[in-house]
Formats: sequence, C-alpha cells, structure tokens
Amino acid sequence: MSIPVPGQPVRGSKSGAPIMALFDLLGRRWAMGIIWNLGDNPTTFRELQTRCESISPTILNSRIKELREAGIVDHNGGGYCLTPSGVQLLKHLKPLGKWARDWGTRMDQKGQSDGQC
Amino acid sequence: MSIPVPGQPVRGSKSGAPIMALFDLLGRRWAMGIIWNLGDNPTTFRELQTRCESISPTILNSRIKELREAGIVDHNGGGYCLTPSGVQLLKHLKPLGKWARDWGTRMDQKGQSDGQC
DNA sequence: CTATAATGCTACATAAAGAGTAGCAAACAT
DNA sequence: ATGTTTGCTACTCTTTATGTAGCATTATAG
Repeated sequence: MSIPVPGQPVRGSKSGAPIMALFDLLGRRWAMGIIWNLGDNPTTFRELQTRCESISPTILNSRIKELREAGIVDHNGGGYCLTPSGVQLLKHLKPLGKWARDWGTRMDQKGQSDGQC
Repeated sequence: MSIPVPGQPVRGSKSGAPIMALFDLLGRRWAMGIIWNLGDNPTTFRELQTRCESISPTILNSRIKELREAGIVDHNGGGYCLTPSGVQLLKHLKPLGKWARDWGTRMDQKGQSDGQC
C-alpha cells in the first residue's frame, strides 16, 4: 500500500491536505496501536508483535515500513523506536486514553438519552 | 464489521483496553475523516459524501452506523452531527492538524538525518 | 567450532474490508 | 403529478488483512 504524502492526492483530499494524509496513514489497521505500543524504549519486532497481542507479521512489517517512510518510526541497533516527530505525535494521542476510559464508562451505563446533538 | 466495545476483546487487547477499542474503531477507513468533516453543524449524508471527496456510500454508511452505536455521532432532523462526547473526541483530534502541517513541511525538505531516536 | 536461540523478516493461501456504480423508497417542494 | 433531495441497499470487483510456516542472519553458549 503506497504511503500517503501531504501535498499529493490522498484519500479524502485531492489536494493532499496534511490532516487527510495523516488520517490515511493512521487509519490503517494497527497503525495507532503500533505507535502507542512503541512508547519510550527501543522495541524488537517480536516484542512489538507480542505487545500488539494478535498482529500478523505481514502487516506489522508493512505498517512499520510506512511509518518509517513517514519519519515517525526508526530502527536503531536495539530495536524500533519513535523518532522525535513520532514522540510528538504520540503525545497528541495520549489524551485519547482518558477519553477512551470515559467512553468505556459511558458505554457501560448506556441507554440514557445520549443527547440529540 | 462488528463494533469494538471497551471491556470486551478487541484488536490489540484481549481484555478490551478502552484505548485499543478506540483505535480499532478509529483505525477503520474514513472514521477519523468523517468525524473531522462533521465539525459543528448538522450535515446530510450526501453533504458528508461530498466533503469526503471520494468515499463510497457503502462504507460511509457502515462507518456512520458504527460511530452512532459508539455514541459519537447522532442524527437529528437536519442531518448527522457529533454527540457531546463526539465533540470532545474531535477536540482531541484537532491538534493533529497542526502536527500534520509540520509533518508536511518536514517531508518536503526530507533527507536530513531524521535522528536515530 | 557447533548447536541453540533470537531477530527480522518473506511466502502463500484464505478471509474480510473497501471501492464504484446503479438505483430505489420515502419525504418534501413545485 | 412531477421533480428533487435524502438516506440508503445491491451487486460485482479489488484491495487489505489474517494466519501459519519457515528461512536467512547474527548473537550467545557449550
């Protein structure tokens, strides 16, 4: 799968709006999970596989390739890790953890009128 | 495609970690783009289709279904819109716009050692 | 030096998602 | 009554993802 490049046509934007290029990249299966699980310290391919609990090596490999080309992930001697820019991205993803927990709570006690926007 | 529920096994977490359930939901094609394009005011199905520039009605429909079940999107007389909780989620997505623009800039003048993490 | 183990993958066959085009039923306006 | 708009569904075809097996390379241990 070709990697989306900001400035060139991508899914959702013929003009290549950066946010759409990003959504294209992150909207691929496992992409965000990989970034999340990469966290701080260098991680081996197999360790990443384990952390993701059920990812197949085939897509783990393609996602890594894409994220490397996008300058989000890198590989040094010890394993895979986030680039500085990847770290920034993860920083923006972090708040979603809290939102997700609240969401879980809300979904539990569902049924209440969820507000007609 | 069945919708991921926090607390039940999802892609990336057998125990159903909320963040993984969220990544499962948002990591489906167009999911984030739809939330992004929904913005403030109620939007009709066809208007959404237009804003997404190239989404097929088939998946637009399934994404909407999933996002509604997840309590992120709702439909009132005038069209589709974000629920309060969807608005919060979008708020967390917004900063990615800035990151994406910077990313675009970086990708333009690529080549420089991107830092060996 | 040889044997074992870990790492980073690739191959391949199968299943699941998404794309693209056509068109329909219901509600509304003219 | 006729035409529009809206919110879809049907259908076929392509692209992605899954799952299991296993290989080549490097590091470690005996």
